[in-house]
Amino acid sequence: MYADIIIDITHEKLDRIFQYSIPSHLEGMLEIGMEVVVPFGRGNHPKNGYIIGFSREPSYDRTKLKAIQKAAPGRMSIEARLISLAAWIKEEYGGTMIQALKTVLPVKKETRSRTSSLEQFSLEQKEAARQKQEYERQGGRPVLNKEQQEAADLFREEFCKGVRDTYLLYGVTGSGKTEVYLSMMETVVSQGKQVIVMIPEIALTYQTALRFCERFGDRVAILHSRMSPGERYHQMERVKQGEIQVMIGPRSALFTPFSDLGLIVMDEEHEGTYKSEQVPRYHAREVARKRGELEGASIVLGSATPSVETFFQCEEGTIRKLTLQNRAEGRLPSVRTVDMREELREGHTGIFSRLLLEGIRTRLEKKEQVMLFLNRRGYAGFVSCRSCGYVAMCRHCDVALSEHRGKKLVCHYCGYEEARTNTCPKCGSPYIGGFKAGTQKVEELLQKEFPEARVLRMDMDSTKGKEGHRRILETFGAGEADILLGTQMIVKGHDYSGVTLVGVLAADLSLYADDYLAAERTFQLLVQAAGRAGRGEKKGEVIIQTYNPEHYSIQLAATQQYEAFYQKELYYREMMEYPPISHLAAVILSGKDKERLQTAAEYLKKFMEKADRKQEMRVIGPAVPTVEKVSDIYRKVIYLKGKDRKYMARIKDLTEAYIEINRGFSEVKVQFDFHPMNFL
DNA sequence: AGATAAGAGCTT
DNA sequence: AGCTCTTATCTA
Repeated sequence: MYADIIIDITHEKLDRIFQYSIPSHLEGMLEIGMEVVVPFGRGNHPKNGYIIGFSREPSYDRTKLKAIQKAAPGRMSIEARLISLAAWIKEEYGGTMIQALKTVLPVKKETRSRTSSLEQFSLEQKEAARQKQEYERQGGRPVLNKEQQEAADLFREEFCKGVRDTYLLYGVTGSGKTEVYLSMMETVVSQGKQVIVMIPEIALTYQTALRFCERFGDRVAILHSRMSPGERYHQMERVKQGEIQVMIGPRSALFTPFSDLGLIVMDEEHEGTYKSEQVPRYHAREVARKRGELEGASIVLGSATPSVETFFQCEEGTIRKLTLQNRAEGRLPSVRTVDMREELREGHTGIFSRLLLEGIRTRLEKKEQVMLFLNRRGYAGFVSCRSCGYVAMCRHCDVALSEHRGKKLVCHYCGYEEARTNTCPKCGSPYIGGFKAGTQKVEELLQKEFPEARVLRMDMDSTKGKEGHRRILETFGAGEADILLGTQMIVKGHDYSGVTLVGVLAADLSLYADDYLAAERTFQLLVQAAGRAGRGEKKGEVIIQTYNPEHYSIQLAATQQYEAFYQKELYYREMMEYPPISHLAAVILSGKDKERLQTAAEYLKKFMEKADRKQEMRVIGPAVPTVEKVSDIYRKVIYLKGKDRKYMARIKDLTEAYIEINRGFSEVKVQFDFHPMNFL
């Protein structure tokens, strides 16, 4: 017997199988997915590698074969079924096989230091068991409403018939999606199969995670982001022993080595955290569907504001839509938008509109709570006119231009430039410039307006500590503060029945993030923010301040019309050849020498244009990314647009082959990213 | 020539 | 990645 091995070195030239013989002392002890130590290279240096297959006959000169030394100690092996998934990831997203294998590996290595986390762990287990008892004492599962029951029944019927499919659980904020997940999970678990539940960020959704423990007790495991490698290892051991039936966690939970996976739930499927920013740049939603296909599991995606991508697939018929139209508790809030240009025209230059100030004042008097949301996402130095709302846009890409050293305006998509003007080209007003206001500044202004109010600020700075998030949210939840002020992090799925007013200070900021997802994110952010109001008995109110009240993403978020937004947005994507109608790939070049990088980028562009024989693609750029330099490494980006993803993948392969034989690229790294989400 | 530095090639 | 073998460059 001979073993096919992938060596643990990330290098294109080594990205292939190396065959080794199996010495007699290891015969019968090796399995696919194991990590082993092998002699490698001229110096026969010991290197680690993963066994991905066995063959009876060697496919390489028998006399030159070397023997495996030993199994790598303390390492967890990769499940055989996850190796095929890794191969698919490599093909689909690029990178080397070893990178794909490591992505799919749930834990790196065993470490000793797990005593403290073990204590913590058994505490959590006891807590979970206690909660389950409490839950059963209260009479077990709550009654689902008609809509919830219909969705859960449909899933159960099909699942029991052996049908496996991808579903979208599309339900307005507060419609009780979690209860439906729980019911679906019971269907799967009662058949002895296992479930993976993916959530965007564990720190922010701890409350939700506990509800799963409450229902499934000690058969649930949670993957924390702040979990020690030792504890991770232990969790995965328990999975392999069959003690765990439900795994909850972020992106990495997708690779839990279950033996009979029945269902993958992806909560808040539109969230950007599901896209990996490291090579391989995979999207967990796509990988989940592949794993489901390979292992016979169903997929349930859930959201109140589904990604355009997912909704498009519903329309195409490749994803089944299950709809929850009504709130389980409370009513949808009333939403009003305030035109901040009007405020300015009437002499009010502050960042709080009169309507919002009035709203806050009455809530303070009535001892009700307020959430203020400052949209800072994707802020990339766009220039706007405070008087008429004009925003400098690129004439080729329909994205906002970014200010560069106060002198010129540049497009991060195509590299287009124009001079910055000191007056608005549309109305002549001198009130044109970048919009800058941080949460600290807003807090100051807020305290000045309402000295008696107890304000809590939540942003990157104020949540530095380990328990930062939870502490702030608990303080607010306990009613020990009147106003919670924060960035996008306060928007995500928290239920505070005391909140009756939600204010969005500047809805526009994310609108002018310079990428094609700007409108989609703005819409999602506003709808989710609005969903925070009126969770209790009292009706909620939402005030959205904007310099661009005409924009469809703001208008349709205010009226909570997802489907109308989707239609408009799809039309825009079609016009501009963006996903999901077209495919978009970013070719990211990086290197230390700026000049060489530029030359390489231009060469690469020419090559790809030539490689595109059928003229089916558009090659755009090279452009400078928003973040041009990271630790002295410069970056450039070229965009590819095309209708046929397979064809584009072929171009990718050709380009990679070209780079490998061309020495001009020895100091330049090239990565491909299909459907980039957070990088420009 | 001979020493030394930079480059190319290979790994089972 | 890390090693070795090849080729270019330098030196009085």
